[in-house]
Amino acid sequence: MNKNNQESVFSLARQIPAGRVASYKEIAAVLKIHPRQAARILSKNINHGKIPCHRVVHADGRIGGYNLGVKKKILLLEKEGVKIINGKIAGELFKFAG
DNA sequence: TCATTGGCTATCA
DNA sequence: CTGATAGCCAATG
Repeated sequence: MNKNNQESVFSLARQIPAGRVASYKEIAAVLKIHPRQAARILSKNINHGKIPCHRVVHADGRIGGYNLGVKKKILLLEKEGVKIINGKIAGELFKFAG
């Protein structure tokens, strides 16, 4: 029931622990929606302090985009402890319910 | 392996 | 319909 995909996306995003990153595709897969929708929802709803949107990246491990700027995103991730090499996430991505 | 291109997808102006 | 966007995938060179 995708009555409120937005809430679901935020809910999942909040499940991402610090020092980890999830991919849009993962969120999209869990909610049975398309990656575009997940990305769009996150981009359209900047809930800083509540939703760690900066912990969501591409399925390939690339950073992707950020409403405040990709640079900010990278800085935040590195601050959290995420290793970024050549603009890509070093290591595996976080997974939901699994 | 990497970069580019084209197609797919959903939403909005 | 066209163009744009916080994406993804397959094919090509």
